[in-house]
Amino acid sequence: MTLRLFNTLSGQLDPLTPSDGKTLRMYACGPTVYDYGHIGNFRTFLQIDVLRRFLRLAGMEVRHVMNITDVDDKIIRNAAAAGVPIGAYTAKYEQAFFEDLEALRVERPEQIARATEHIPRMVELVERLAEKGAAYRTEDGSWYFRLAAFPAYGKLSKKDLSGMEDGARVDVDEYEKDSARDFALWKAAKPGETSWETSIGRGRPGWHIECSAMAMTYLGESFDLHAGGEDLMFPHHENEIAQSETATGKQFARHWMHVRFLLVDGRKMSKSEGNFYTLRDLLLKGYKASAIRLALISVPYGRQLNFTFDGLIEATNAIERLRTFRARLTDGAFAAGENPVLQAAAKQASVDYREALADDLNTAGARAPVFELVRSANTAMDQGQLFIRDRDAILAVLKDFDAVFDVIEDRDAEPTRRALAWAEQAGRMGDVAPELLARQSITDEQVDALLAERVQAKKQRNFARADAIRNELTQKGIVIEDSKDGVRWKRR
RNA sequence: GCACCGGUGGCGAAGUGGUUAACGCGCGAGUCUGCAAAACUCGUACGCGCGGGUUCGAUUCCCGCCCGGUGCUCCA
Repeated sequence: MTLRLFNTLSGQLDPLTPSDGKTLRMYACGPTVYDYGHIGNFRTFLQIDVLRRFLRLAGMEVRHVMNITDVDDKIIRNAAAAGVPIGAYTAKYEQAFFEDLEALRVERPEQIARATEHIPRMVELVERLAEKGAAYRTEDGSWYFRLAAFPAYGKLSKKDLSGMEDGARVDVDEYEKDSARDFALWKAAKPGETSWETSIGRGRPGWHIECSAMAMTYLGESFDLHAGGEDLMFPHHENEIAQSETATGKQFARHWMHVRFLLVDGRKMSKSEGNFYTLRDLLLKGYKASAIRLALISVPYGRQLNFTFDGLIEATNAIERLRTFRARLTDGAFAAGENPVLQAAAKQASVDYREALADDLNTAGARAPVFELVRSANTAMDQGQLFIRDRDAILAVLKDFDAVFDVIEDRDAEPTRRALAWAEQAGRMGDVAPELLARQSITDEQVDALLAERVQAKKQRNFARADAIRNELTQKGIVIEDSKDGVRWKRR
């Protein structure tokens, strides 16, 4: 099954295929580690995770490289303010970033590339450009890319630079550039700033050269796919193309994928708007990591997603339906045999699910056949018309669903526990929702003990006591389900 | 100003030139239950932003308009 993925470069749906026929080589722009990640960041990484998981479900191998920008203006500024070396400053946020990815079940790329560990490769690339006359050094020792050297500039973002004036806005530090649009490849060291002594002088890399150099290091001069947030299309990706293709004379990435922005309550998320949320903020408010994951991936990557708390609740409830359903299948006792109607339904769901994803990663469309199967299987179970082979066929569909969505298997306790531990240590306990604390106040063993007592009470038809226990548990976020197969409970 | 994306039920959202416009959440009624929960059944858009056009026929194609968002500067 081939994925047809919108290609920003061609402006149409193109099949995404590995040029070597085997392993898809992809590069995705990672974070700048100067703060905790917010949910907008994570929507992008989550959607790229959907991509790589689907490719592997479809039988493709993936070699995915992600950079970590661990040197830039903000980092230098913040580290200086905190009075620590940039390495110490970024290590904390890099670790937090990976913890957050883990909480959201985002798979680790095959290769992580830190900018500070690839300085020589960046310097080489600048030298290569200089040899071709596409890079020049200014008086202060910085290096710039000469836009005039790359006539195709603008082909990705479809910008016609000829109509654009060299703006009035000229950075005071950049007055020496040949043209206002020429961009920095290498920034000369300023006193006291972190810098590297290299053959092109003392300084530090520009942001764009970083990605070009690292992508080529791990994937070669030409590779299959480059992905990132839509905001990176211009100028970052455009600049990457210009410098890379000028240096090598080859096409840089064949396919470009851009994840659309996330809005919060219909507005772009920003600290000044007061609608800015990190993953940790949401976990402390009591939302589950799985719900956040599902909410952020259920709207296909090519569309803006309007994030709301109602959406998070919707996702929570949808996941509950799936989890309850699967528990019914795994806990129940079924007779041998099969129901041809369900066999056909499972097969159809599996096909429809994959086809939706293969169509430009239509996650919203892919959910539908799975939920349809849930309903028909629930109906069959109610009627005693679901058999062992049906159960197995349906569980296989759920497994495929989780291979990409990864929300049915309940792994929510750990991220919440870790967020609470972090809040404690970071002095953020005041941000923890009271309901979350109430939920944490009872252990699994205590729940089991109370439920055992309730079963006894019910047997003696002491419903007052039974209901009192249920109420007490409800207060602590425990939901009870009495079924023919026994009592099931879960945490809200 | 220029460019791009979108406007489908109470909310999110899929989709199609032509039978009953997916799916999820919510809500209402019922079945089941000691009562719940879960599950199931039924109901919940006389309609797919507005106005034209093309067509035997448009929510789906074309044009215009309105509204929302984003990009054009650091930003996932």
